[in-house]
Amino acid sequence: MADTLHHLFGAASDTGSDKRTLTAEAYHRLRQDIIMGRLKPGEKLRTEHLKIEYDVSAATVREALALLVADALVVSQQQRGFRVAPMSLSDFRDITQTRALLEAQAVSQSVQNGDDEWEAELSASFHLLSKVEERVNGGPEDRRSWEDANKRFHEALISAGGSRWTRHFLSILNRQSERYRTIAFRHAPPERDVHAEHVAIYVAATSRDAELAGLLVKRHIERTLDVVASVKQDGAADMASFE
Amino acid sequence: MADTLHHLFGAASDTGSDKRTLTAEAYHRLRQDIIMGRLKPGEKLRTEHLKIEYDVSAATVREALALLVADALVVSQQQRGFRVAPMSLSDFRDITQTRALLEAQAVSQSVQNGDDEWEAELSASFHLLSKVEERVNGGPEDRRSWEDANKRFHEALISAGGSRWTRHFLSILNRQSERYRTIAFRHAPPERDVHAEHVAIYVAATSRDAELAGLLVKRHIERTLDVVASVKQDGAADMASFE
DNA sequence: TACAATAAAATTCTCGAGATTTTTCTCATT
DNA sequence: AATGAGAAAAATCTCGAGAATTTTATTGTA
Repeated sequence: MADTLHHLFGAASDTGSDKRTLTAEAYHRLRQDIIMGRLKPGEKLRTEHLKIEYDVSAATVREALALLVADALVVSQQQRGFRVAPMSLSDFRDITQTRALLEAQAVSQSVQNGDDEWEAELSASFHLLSKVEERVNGGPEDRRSWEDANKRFHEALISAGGSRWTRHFLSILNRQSERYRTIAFRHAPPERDVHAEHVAIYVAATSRDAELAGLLVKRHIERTLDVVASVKQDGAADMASFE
Repeated sequence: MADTLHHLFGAASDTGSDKRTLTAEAYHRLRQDIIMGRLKPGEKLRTEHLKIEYDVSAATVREALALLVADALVVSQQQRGFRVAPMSLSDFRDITQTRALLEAQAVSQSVQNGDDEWEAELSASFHLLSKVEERVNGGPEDRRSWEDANKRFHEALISAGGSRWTRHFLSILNRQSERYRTIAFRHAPPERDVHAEHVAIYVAATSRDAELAGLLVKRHIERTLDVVASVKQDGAADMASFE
C-alpha cells in the first residue's frame, strides 16, 4: 500500500520516461515542478493551461492532479479545480514535529531490530551520502543527488523498524520537507554541518545505541526548522507566496 | 491540507448528493462500498464495469479512484488499473500500532492544552456517543451512527493536541480501521464493553490526567486487535480474501 | 463613486469514442 | 496432457468536444 504512489511508477533516477503511462509521466513532472517551486504554493492549477504545458489531455492532467492529492502537494475544491498546496512556517513546524516523532521512534526500533543485511544497506547508503556531501558546491544537479542520497540514508535507517504505515507517512512528510529545503537552499548557503550530523547518527546506529540514535535523528530533523525560520525572517524575495 | 479529502466534499451525514460533483459522488460511494466490504479486498476495479454501476463515464470513475489512493483504500498499477487495497491481519496490526502511537501522543497533548471550548465539544461528543451506545442492537443503521459518533468523539479528544499532520494521518488510519471493524462486527457480537472504555477515557480527559488518558486510549485502540484476530481465527466465511 | 444586475469569457467537469496494452482463448506441436 | 505461439476479447489509457459552473468585465442605477 505504501508502494502505491512512491514505488509504483518505477525508479526515480533520471529522465526515464519511456515505459511510463502519460498520467504517470505528468504526475512525476508535476510533482517535481511543485517541489522545486516552479509551481508556486497556493497557485491555481488550471487544467486548460497545464494540458498545453505538459502536452496531454485535460482528463489526464486531472487524474495526475488527483494522484498528487495523496501526497498533499495538491489540494482540490469542488467545482473550483486544483491548487498547489500552500506553504507556511507553521506548516513546516508541524511537519517537522510529526516527522521527528515518527522517525525517532522508527529509528530506535530499527537499531534494535536491524540484522546484518540492514547494517550492510545502511553502510552503503551512508557511504554514498558522504561522497555526495564532499562535493559541497550547490549546483542544481548536486542538489538532486543529495536529495536522493539523503532519502536513501534515512530510509535505510528506519527500514528495520517502525510499521509500514509509519514509513509511508514518513515518505510523505519527507517529500513535503523537500519543498522547504529547496527554498532554504536557494536563499541561505547551508552553514550547519549536516554531514557531521549524519556521521554521528551513523555511528550511534552501528554501535547499536538505539536511544542515542533516536535522539540524534530527532535533533537532526528539528534543526532544519531553524534554518527555514531564519530564511523566512530575511524575507526572501520569492517567498511572497509563502504564508 | 488535511481538509482536502475528508472535509472537502461537504458534510458526510445522510444521502445528500445534490450539490456534489459527479466525481465527488462516485468517490464517496466507492469509498463506502470499500469500507463496508461490498467491494472486496484485492478485487479488481474495472472502470468499464464501475461506470455502469455508478452511472458515470470511465474518466470520472478513474478520477474518483485516483482520489481514493490518497486514503490508501485503492491501489493502482501501471497499465493494470486499480484494485481495492488488500487486507491482512498483519496490516491491521500495523495500523493499530501506528494509530496507538499517534493517538496516545495527541490525546495527552490535547488534555494538557485543551481550553473550555475543547471540553465543551468533548462533552457533547461523549454524550452523543453514549446515547448511541445505549441502543445496543447492531442493525446496519446503528452501525453507521456509531461510527460517526465514535469518530467525532475521537476527533474531539485530539482536537487540541497533536499536529495537523498527525490528525490527518489519524483520520486515514481510522478509516482503515473501520474496514476491519466492519468485518469484526459482522462475525462477532462485540463482547467487550466498549462503552466502559469510552467512559474511562472521558473521565481521565476531563480530570486532566494527560498521562492516564493517553494510556487508556492506547489500550482502547489495541484491544480491537484481539477482536479482529479472534474473528480471523474462526475462519469466517467471507474472509477468504482477507490475507 | 459605490453597488448590484447582467453579459461575456474562462474554467471546470463530464462524456463517448478510439488507440494501446493486457488478458484470455484457441489450437497446433511435442 | 503440457507447452507455447498467435488470434480474439477485454480492459486500460487517452483524447477532443461540449455542457455546467465560476470568474471577470460591463453596464445601469442610486
